[in-house]
Amino acid sequence: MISEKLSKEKENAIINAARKRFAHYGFSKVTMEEIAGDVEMGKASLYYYFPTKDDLFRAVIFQEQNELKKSIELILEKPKYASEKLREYVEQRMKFFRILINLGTLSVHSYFDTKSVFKKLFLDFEMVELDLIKKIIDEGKLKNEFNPDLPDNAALTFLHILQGLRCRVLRWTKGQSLDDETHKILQNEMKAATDFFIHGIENK
Amino acid sequence: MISEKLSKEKENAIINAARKRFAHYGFSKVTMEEIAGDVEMGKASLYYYFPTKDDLFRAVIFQEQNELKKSIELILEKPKYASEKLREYVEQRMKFFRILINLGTLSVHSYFDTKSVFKKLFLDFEMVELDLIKKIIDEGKLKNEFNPDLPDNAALTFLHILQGLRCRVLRWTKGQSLDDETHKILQNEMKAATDFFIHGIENK
DNA sequence: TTTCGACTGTTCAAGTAAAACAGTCGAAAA
DNA sequence: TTTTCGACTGTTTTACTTGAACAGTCGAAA
Repeated sequence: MISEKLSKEKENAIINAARKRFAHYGFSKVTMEEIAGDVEMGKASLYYYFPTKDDLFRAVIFQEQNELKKSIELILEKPKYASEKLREYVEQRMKFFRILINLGTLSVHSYFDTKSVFKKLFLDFEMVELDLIKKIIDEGKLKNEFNPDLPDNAALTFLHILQGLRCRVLRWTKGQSLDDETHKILQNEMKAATDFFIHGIENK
Repeated sequence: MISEKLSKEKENAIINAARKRFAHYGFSKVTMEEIAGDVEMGKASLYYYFPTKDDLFRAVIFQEQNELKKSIELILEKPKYASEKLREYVEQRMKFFRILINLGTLSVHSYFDTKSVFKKLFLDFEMVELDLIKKIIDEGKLKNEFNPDLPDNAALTFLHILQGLRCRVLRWTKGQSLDDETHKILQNEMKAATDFFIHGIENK
């Protein structure tokens, strides 16, 4: 209780060490002993802060997700066209998911299938993303910039298109991290899809 | 030489037997002996018609692809709105790929990764599909129905969106065939995406 | 409150042996 | 000449075993 701040700091140090390792080697290839070594602790001490390896991993993902959320909320506050905001959102999202891919979480052959524990984390975040997209579209409607036929469906469909494009590209990678070239291709595809989507909901 | 017709007939019988087996159990779980048994032949006889198991599988896929191509070309000839043709194309394409998924070819955990032999087959067919979509869009342009900003990019982006949506849904299935409910969901998503795309390229 | 050495039960990876398989060949039937 | 197939071979897959590595526990100590 005395050193609540210090405790939080150590927790963060562990999360950061874990993120670096996970990002490089993936969940299964990292041991708790290695992470403990990085923060100069005994392995058992890690279990004082995180009851399981899964929990530590979840904390890493959660941190990353929150950072994306914050960066998008920042975009929302800017005085820009809604269409411009949508484009910036897509860009931010790509950067973020590149990290997640390196975290070995989104790869096709990843833990996703077996460890459904992590599924919930991503499903929850999908709701957060959906909300952010809806806000951008609603703003566009208010400004008479957008006029979608099906406002409710628009956000969901758009999110699924983005998810799909990423998924499709990941199929080609052999479970390893995305190389620069593939990332560029994906970037262009997402931009093109965003353009078509914006054209589709624009007020005419 | 005398019985060329009979020979073709037997070849087809083999392909049909193979398709049934592959569709049910997937490429790796089917043996040449089983297929031979279905057409009441010895295993060695199969090798008279198809030099390898891969070749037989390719023949099955090729037949399916050709059937889709024909059915889409039929749509193209009808006197309908280009937008309607695009919607029908998406529908036909879904039916077709459901068969391919059952063939165990498109599943995430499929032979796709290891056997790059099959990759070419699908890459080639992507070109065929691209061509068909381009034809529909061009027709729409001629009729002043469509007016896309980037005509060349439109077809490719649209195809990739469709591929992506399918890929995204397949991620949830455990490598098994798509159940009816999931298929319905995918169908609705594709329809929604098609609507947005059509709106995006419509002449305003 | 926080740390950790020493421990446990489980999971995973490397190795192995046997079975199943794709593909061959030469002889025989049509 | 065209088509069939039994008997064969070398390779791949699978089922099983074993030792090591691992996640997670606990009680003592700082």
